[in-house]
Amino acid sequence: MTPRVTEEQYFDTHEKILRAAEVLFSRNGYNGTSMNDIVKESGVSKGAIYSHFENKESLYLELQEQQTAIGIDQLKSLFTPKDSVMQKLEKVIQIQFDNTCAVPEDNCRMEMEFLVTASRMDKLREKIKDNFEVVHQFGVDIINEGVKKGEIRQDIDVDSVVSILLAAMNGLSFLWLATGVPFDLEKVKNTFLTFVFKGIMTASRDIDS
Amino acid sequence: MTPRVTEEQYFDTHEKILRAAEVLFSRNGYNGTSMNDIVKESGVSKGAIYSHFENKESLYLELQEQQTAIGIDQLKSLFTPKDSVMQKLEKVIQIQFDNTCAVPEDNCRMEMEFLVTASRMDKLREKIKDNFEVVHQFGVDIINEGVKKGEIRQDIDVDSVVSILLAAMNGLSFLWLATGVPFDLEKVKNTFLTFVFKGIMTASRDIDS
Amino acid sequence: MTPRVTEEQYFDTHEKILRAAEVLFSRNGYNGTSMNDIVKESGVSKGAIYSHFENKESLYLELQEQQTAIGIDQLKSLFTPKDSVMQKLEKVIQIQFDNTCAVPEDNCRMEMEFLVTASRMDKLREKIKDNFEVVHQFGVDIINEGVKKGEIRQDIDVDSVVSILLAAMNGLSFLWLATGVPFDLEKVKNTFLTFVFKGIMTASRDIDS
Amino acid sequence: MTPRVTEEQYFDTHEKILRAAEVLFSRNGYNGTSMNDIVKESGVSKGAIYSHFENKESLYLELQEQQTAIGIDQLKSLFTPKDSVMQKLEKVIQIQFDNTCAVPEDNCRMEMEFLVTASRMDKLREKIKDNFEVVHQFGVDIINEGVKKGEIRQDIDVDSVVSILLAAMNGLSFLWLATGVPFDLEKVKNTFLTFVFKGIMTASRDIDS
DNA sequence: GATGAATGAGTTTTCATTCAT
DNA sequence: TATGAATGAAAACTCATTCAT
Repeated sequence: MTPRVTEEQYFDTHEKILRAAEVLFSRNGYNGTSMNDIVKESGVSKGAIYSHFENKESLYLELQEQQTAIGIDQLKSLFTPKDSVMQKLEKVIQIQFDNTCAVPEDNCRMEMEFLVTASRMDKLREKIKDNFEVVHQFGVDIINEGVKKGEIRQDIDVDSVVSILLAAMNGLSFLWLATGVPFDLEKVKNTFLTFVFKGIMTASRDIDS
Repeated sequence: MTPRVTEEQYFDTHEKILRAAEVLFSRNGYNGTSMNDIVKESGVSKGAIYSHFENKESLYLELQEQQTAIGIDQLKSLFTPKDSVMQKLEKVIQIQFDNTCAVPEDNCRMEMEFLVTASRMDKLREKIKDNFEVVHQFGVDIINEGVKKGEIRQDIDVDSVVSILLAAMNGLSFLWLATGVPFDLEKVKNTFLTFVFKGIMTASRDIDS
Repeated sequence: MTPRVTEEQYFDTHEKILRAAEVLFSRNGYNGTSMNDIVKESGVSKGAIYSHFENKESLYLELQEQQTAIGIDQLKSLFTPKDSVMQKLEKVIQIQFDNTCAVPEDNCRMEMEFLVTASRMDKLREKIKDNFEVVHQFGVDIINEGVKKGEIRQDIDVDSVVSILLAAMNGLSFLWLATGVPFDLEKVKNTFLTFVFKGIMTASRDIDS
Repeated sequence: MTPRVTEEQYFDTHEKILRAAEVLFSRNGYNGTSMNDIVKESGVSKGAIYSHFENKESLYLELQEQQTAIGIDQLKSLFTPKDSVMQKLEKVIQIQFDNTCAVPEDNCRMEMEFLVTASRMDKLREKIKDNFEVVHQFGVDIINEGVKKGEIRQDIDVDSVVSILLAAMNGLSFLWLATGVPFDLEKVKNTFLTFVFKGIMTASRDIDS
């Protein structure tokens, strides 16, 4: 009964709002972005925004869900069946660096903004926690596979390893955001891989031989 | 003419304000803390606060400077002349874990809050950057010493190593804050040391022998 | 051309809207009821509502007219030719108590809501005034009949008597609504009748003897 | 420490707000009065209003408390020890008519506004109920005194009598407000007295003879 | 200098009404 | 004619900052 056109329009407006919100929230943060700003940026009226989203927080949360879904999809389609554990780790690290740091002006800001805001917004923290658990488990599976295949040492605590890897990668984006100081991506990534695969102490020098 | 007491009083009031601000900013963040909140928590009148601090931002920045100074002092008094590079690294990591994670409810919140806010406050970002450079250099000196002494591999980029170490440690606090999920501190610290000293791949198994 | 069904449909929709409006206005008042509420409660689309009624106020006024008409009809069919003045008065009072107080949760709310709103809505006040004049005249006729027949004392101002009777009956509903305190209907009605019959009826002179 | 002047100023502002609120609420009702209206009418800034009153409802409730207190005081100082029950009743009725009807434009509007709003505001209804109970008891005491002294018939339910009297008096104001039709105050009051004295007074039995 | 009342621009949110489809 | 998405003025409320006392 309702014509197709209307549905499409509805979706368009919905997306317009989300895209404007994304730009503004990632640039100015949750508190630094007013609904009026979103009205201006999106070109959608205030009333329309409030008929699409219950309130500012809901809008923010839906945006986060959208981004999270994209991130999870990306992870899931990352590996080919032939990948070794080493290759998998490398790919994950590679994509993390690509995603959140390669064009830092835009990319990691939004993700960091969500993490940052999570500490002050209960519902968001819950979502972030859930997402984090998925990602964590994803990491754990890789590491466990590595342990089983003998590629990774058995004397480490797998959970901690994954936590540290995630922390390091997120921490890099975070520090970049906090200090405004970019790092040499290529160098850091390589060093990061060295860390993971060899540690940094010379005692392990003979590995490569 | 001006009695000593008055100076002391001035200092006392100044401190009262800063302590109240610390409690509130770390608990509720910069935006979540109003000047009225600080008036109530400190017991100091609004006028007095504004004669001690130009505005909310100044107060926030001074608090950050104070905390930074304490952190730097701590770092500087951390080593004894006999410490090996390994020991130094261990101490730095230990104190980082102690400080920001041991009693996470209170401790790392303030530091994280500053980092988080830095991305939206130019003056703060500048200070955070400066502080970060000091800390970074502190790390670089240690690593360089290790490289010079042959304790650390020479084929790594020292800046990147330090960045990664700092990122990992800050990232852990950050993720704890964002997800609300605490990690097993002791396990993570040990795994972290393993990472640093050995990497996680089995090929380095023979190190210990 | 226009089939009967369409007319019926039109009437059905019209009624659906009015019934939903009745429920909501009596429960939440004019200001406390939004057009969206009526859309939800009636299941009729917003556009349809606005094609049936010019605006919210019109809808409200039409509802009031409907209710008023019902009330007047009720009054007009209340008496049989044989009723004495005393019986007429008793019937009027009885029906007033039945109507507006017997199931107060539902009944008098709508009537009170109209009265209450009348003081802020010129068009409504005009209607209420007209209706009130009809009802008032209805009362005056009864009292005059009683005066003529010698059943009612002649030294009273008939208009005032009617005003007071109406005020008392409406006032009871009104106070019930305002305080939330119900009164013992049966007792109050009997006392009310005592008031009326022993207060203004000439016969009262020797009732008790 | 805080100078007297400041306290006085505080009180002045407080009163200014309440007086402006009184004018506006009684003229336009709770919903018809915006905080901006009060800002304009009082000449007090919005911030100041919100530092004197938690929110719009609080302001409204405090105004009602103030008015109620005045009303109760008036009642309490109304009688002299020599007053007979008849005189007391007359005085109460007189003051009610004076107060709420004599200058109806201003006077009863506020009281009616409170009653009307009570049905939609829980906290107000509670206060209105409490006040009403005090007034009701005041009436009951007078009637009981009359019953004891033999001035008032013993076969009536005292609570109901008081309810009806209060309902009638409030109902008159209410209908005046709802219809905009004023009644002849002097006539209505006299008729009302006739009602009361010849209706419920035992002496009425032979008054007319 | 200290006090805290006052300021007012700015925030989120609501809702009667319109109009393209 | 029906639909419901869109509009935007207006509402309640906040809060950093100022300034008379």
